[in-house]
Amino acid sequence: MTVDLAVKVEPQPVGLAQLSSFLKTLCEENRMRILCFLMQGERSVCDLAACLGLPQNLVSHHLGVLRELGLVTARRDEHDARWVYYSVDRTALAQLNALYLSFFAAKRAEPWRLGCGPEADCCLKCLTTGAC
Amino acid sequence: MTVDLAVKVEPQPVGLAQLSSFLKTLCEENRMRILCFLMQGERSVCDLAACLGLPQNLVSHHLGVLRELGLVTARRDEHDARWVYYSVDRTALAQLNALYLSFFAAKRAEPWRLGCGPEADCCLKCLTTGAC
DNA sequence: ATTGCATATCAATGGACTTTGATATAAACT
DNA sequence: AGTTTATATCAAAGTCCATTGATATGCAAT
Repeated sequence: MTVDLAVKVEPQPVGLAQLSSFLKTLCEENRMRILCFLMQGERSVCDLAACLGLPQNLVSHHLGVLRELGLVTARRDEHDARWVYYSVDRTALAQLNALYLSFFAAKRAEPWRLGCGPEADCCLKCLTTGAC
Repeated sequence: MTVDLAVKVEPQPVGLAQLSSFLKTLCEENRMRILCFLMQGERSVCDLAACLGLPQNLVSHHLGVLRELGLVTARRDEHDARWVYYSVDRTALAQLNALYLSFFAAKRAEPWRLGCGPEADCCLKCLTTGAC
């Protein structure tokens, strides 16, 4: 009797750390609100701060986090160099979504069989001792 | 000259808190690894702990977090009531993905115009003072 | 020159959460 | 009955991160 070890091998480890970093950034509510605004168009820091009711330095901080992950880009005003306009990088966003779906797309969860325990064909003891 | 206030209204506030909670749960690497296993089939706690190289109580904790959000469900073994099998709730997963895409689908980021600043047709001062 | 504005940075605080170790519970085995 | 096994819970420790306040920089306006 051969034991199927495939189910014991960790699935989808590639890109896991990267996706985790992205989700850690996306899950923050203020960053989500910022992103929702930026999806509609370019916005300056102080404008976002005013719209969101947040202090300027906090918005600047969150924008820095978003920019570090490449999700947003910054552009300086041509006529008044004090203003910086942020916008979403749509290519990065599309790549992020592809990575997200490669992990969490519902179709990945296919009909399964039990991989361990008394009800299963093979259990932990099978694999460690070779018994069963 | 009429001022378009639409861009000043916060977009997509509905479901934001819920999606934030989901993403806060998903972004944890060990929970991601657990979910990847559960996408392949039902798994017991100790089996997951062995496969992931994590202490049993830690896996139990993460499974509890995932269950609180309705992302996984638990089932007790019929013949040996000590074993509990966890699996992903595919309906909940599909709903989560729909919510995710309603926020972050790249197509939501359409070509934009500048909403504020010296380069824009209207700026913060326009809206506060009515000037410009 | 001086004042005001937009943005970024820094240190400190506070809270939330992961991890660990110990323990509890409940069931199966000998 | 006593021992092992599977799971859950609890408290403590440590870590990470959002938030705040103060400050620095650089530019524009008067």
